Amino acid sequence: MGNTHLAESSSVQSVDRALSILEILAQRGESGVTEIAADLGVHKSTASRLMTALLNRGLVDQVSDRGRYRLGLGLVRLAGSVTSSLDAVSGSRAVTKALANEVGETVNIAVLDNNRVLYVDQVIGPSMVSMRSWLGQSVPTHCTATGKVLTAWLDKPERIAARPNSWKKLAPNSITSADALEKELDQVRDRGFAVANQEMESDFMAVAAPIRDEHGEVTAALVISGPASRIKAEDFEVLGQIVKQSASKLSGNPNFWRE
Amino acid sequence: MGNTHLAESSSVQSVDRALSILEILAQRGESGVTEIAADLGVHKSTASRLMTALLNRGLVDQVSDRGRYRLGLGLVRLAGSVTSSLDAVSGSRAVTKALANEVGETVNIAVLDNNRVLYVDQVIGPSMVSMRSWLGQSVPTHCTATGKVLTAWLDKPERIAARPNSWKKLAPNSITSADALEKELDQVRDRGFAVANQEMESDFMAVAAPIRDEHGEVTAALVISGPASRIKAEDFEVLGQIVKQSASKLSGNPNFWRE
DNA sequence: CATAATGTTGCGCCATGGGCAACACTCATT
DNA sequence: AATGAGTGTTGCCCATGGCGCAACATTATG
Repeated sequence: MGNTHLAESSSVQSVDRALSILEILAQRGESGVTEIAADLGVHKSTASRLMTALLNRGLVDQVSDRGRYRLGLGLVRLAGSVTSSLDAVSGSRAVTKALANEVGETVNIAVLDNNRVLYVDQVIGPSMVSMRSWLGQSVPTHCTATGKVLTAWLDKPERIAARPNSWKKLAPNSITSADALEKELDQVRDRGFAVANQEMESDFMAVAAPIRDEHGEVTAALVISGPASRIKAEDFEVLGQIVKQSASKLSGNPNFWRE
Repeated sequence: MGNTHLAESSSVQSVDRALSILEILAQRGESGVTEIAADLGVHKSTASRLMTALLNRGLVDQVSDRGRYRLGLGLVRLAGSVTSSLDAVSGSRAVTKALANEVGETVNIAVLDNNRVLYVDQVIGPSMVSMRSWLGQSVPTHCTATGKVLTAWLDKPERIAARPNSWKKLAPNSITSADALEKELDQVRDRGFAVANQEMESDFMAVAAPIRDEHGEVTAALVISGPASRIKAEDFEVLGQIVKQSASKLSGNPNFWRE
């Protein structure tokens, strides 16, 4: 239930259902054909046949011969090709490594994915914190430095579309209203970088700056993050300038952008 | 050309074609509908419709409105769900971080994917080398420490199936024959860990040990790697024991496995 | 051992997805 | 500018391919 049964433009139904299966497996982690068929509103046999198609290509694995299914390694392989072709990531290693070395914290690159922030590349800093691998994880836009950077320069309607589904208070300093977020984004545009001071989870601090393409559009965000024990609020201004400078180097246009 | 047109068991053709598109895009990096249609041996319109199905789910992105396509962020999101559900990776962060800290080198977890080695999780060591992110990358089995670990304990037919497609000499010490590989694997089983001394690329050293499930089967490999300037051949024995011990902690059974 | 689950496979029928061709559009070339 | 060849997208109509049904094989559970 809760499925989006809107017939999105003109597409191929069986493919659409197969891709639905992937999303369902991503949510449940491991499922049988029957419950998936129920979710899709199709017969068991249909789900089974779609599943074998996915299985042949390695996008799903069957856990115990006859039995349940889970997402497969083929997806990891494909995802590797994605990030290597992302403009922001390609050729960014030298810069991100240098940044991680300079500030001694974890460095990530993130992009906007509808109204979520998706982490696509990561370098872990020398301090060896380190929080878990963020790759492929997505988080809301309103409580992260990356989210603010990625939305601040959007047009108003796009900004609204990028707002979170709920304004639940996730951490001590979470932003919990659209008005407060707009004010925050004003400040981000002013300063040219964004910060998050324990807004997604407590003890978690981050500073982010925009990566722009050759037209000046913000296409990705460069972010450093670490525990409150090492990143203090009074360091924000200094770190912001550092991150901003690194992000400029990654921008499509070699010239720095003035803001 | 060179397509595998074997009708793999009973699957759904349109889905199969759609997944073919993903693999084609992974190889070419960015393609138009026409050349993909030629590769699939179908009409442009068919390829276009399949593409929109993939587009609606975010598995591909169109680069410039009207125009070419590339793999999309949806794949990264899905791949994130894969690794987090992998037995070997879940709950491994504490161990891998400790290992990276102890040896000061990059730590990876890899699994066997047909006859290739696929890297699924990574922690970068404090020395900040660091080679590029290995995630989602796949390499042959015969010239890597991980490949040896992942194949050494397989049955003979499985070992043969896991052999590389070509025995091309990739680096100074590459193994270039099945016989030499079998002898090497004997040694791996003996020692309980594997090494690679500039076998894939020069200046690149690695030491790997097996991660086993509760039945004792090798399901993943834990590996440390770094440049020859820091990892010497005479360190192999010491590092091997360290990696072996960390890998034991990751194995499904809390008891250590005797070999 | 019986019962109730599961996932997989022939088999027809009808929907659906494929090919065709016309269209919209971008980019070179003259 | 105007032409041309290239692209990707969209109605249309027919038959192919995918769906539901039901029987089957297999495994869990009593």
